[in-house]
Amino acid sequence: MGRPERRGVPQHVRETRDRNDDFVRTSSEQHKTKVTEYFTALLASGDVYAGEYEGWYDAGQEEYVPENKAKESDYKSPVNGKPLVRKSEKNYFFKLSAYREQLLAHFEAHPHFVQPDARRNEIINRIKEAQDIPISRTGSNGWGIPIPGDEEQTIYVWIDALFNYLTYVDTPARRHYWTDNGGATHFIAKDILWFHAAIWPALLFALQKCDGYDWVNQPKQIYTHSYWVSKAKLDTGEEAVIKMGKSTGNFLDPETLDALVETFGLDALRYFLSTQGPLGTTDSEFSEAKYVEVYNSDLANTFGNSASRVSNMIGKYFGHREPLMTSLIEWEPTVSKAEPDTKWDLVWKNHTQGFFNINLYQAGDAALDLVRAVDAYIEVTAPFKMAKDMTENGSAVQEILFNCAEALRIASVLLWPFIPDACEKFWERVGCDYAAQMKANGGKGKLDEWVKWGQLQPGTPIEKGDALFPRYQVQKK
RNA sequence: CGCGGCGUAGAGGAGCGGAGUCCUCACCGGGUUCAUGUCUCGGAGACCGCGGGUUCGAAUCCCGCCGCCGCUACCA
Repeated sequence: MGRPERRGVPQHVRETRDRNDDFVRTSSEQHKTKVTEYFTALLASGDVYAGEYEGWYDAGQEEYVPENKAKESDYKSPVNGKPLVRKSEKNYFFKLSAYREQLLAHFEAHPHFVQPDARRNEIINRIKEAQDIPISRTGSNGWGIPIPGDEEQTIYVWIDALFNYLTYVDTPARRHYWTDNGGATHFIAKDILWFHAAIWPALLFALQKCDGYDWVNQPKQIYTHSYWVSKAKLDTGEEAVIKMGKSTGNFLDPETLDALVETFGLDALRYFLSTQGPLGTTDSEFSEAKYVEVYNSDLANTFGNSASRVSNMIGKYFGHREPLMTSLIEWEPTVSKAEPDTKWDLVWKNHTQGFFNINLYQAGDAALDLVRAVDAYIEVTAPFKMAKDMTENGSAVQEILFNCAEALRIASVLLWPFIPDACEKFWERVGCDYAAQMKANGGKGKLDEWVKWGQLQPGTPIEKGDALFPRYQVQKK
């Protein structure tokens, strides 16, 4: 779902490179027309049927209270304390229970359908006991989409919202967006998992059976993330780390984001949000102290500094040209102290696996491991010492610095998704043009080619340039 | 109450049956000077939530307990 316009989005964040092709407004005619079509089909197939909903009704709030909440509050209104009444009314239901087997079979056949695994287990267990769900409401005061043939009842907003994934791609020209590449990937927050991982797939199965909808397939994956949390003052006066929200006052507002971008750059924001974010099942804390820490250690001290020291040496010893290679070096950077034999393979494995599993921290850290290996390599080989006698050691220094520059080039390819601005700046300095290559190739990069060893051209001018990520000095008190 | 998940150095993570657990950050001490107070080596710091069990061997498997979190369905 996208917003029709990016109001309230901070200036700098507007400059990110994320793009969208269209926005879905659930109030649009196209959406309404399509949802009405889907429901007409589902009514005909019997998967949506008229029934009777009975439950505990809170007259003051004009809403039903779920059984467990009713019990918790001793069958009184949680709001005004008046007793709840047993009430029933006409309602349309979706035959979710009929799809248990098919859903479970789908989960079985597609182990990565819902991720992470903890969420998958959660959903599988709930599906086993899934009941039919009421999907219509009354008294919506004219908004919402009416059940076809029964204007009194409107489709429950969440059900109608799920269909937004389909309503704008459901044209002959666009259907491939839904079906290509093994299906769509839904990237959602943990609170709406049930809707996306059980109800939505079941609705799709139901729709697929209907005439003219055999093109409808299941999403490829539903990935569930958690929340950003931060410190907030509770009503009780205590401080706690809780989910960000406007009402709790611990919201990360546009001004703060703008200020961060102003100070650290857009790459830093990208890097922080992607590698430190609440992917997986635990929430992540957003704090400025952590932001600075991550910026300094990963971007300034590691990638930025390493790029700087290598290009500086090349400048000093070889007049800013990539040293000529005298021999082909098979240098495999050492990645970890603990496993001195594990090298590039491990970096590559961790990087690709990280992206595959949506563990972006792992993917990014793998690239940094390569950078750390460059630093360690410089320490061991000490080209700055050898350079004191260039007539004796010139060719050895050449080899070493070539290796360093080449390893950094490869690291930059891996880091590109996280810090594109800095990487492109770096490529300009060392004479690469991957951004242009990608553009020429229809927006697709060639990762496995670009990471192959030995692509820097000897003799290429190397520019030192400004610090890619100037270290941020924390104010001392 | 039900279902599910989690609990590993000060913080965040990895390891999920076998070599003195490991990684990043923070902390302490040494080295280095090509580099952005950088890099590098060393150190301190964990009864791997608690108690049992299985095993030649458990952070890892099983049982119980404690603590935290998620879901439990009606307007996004």
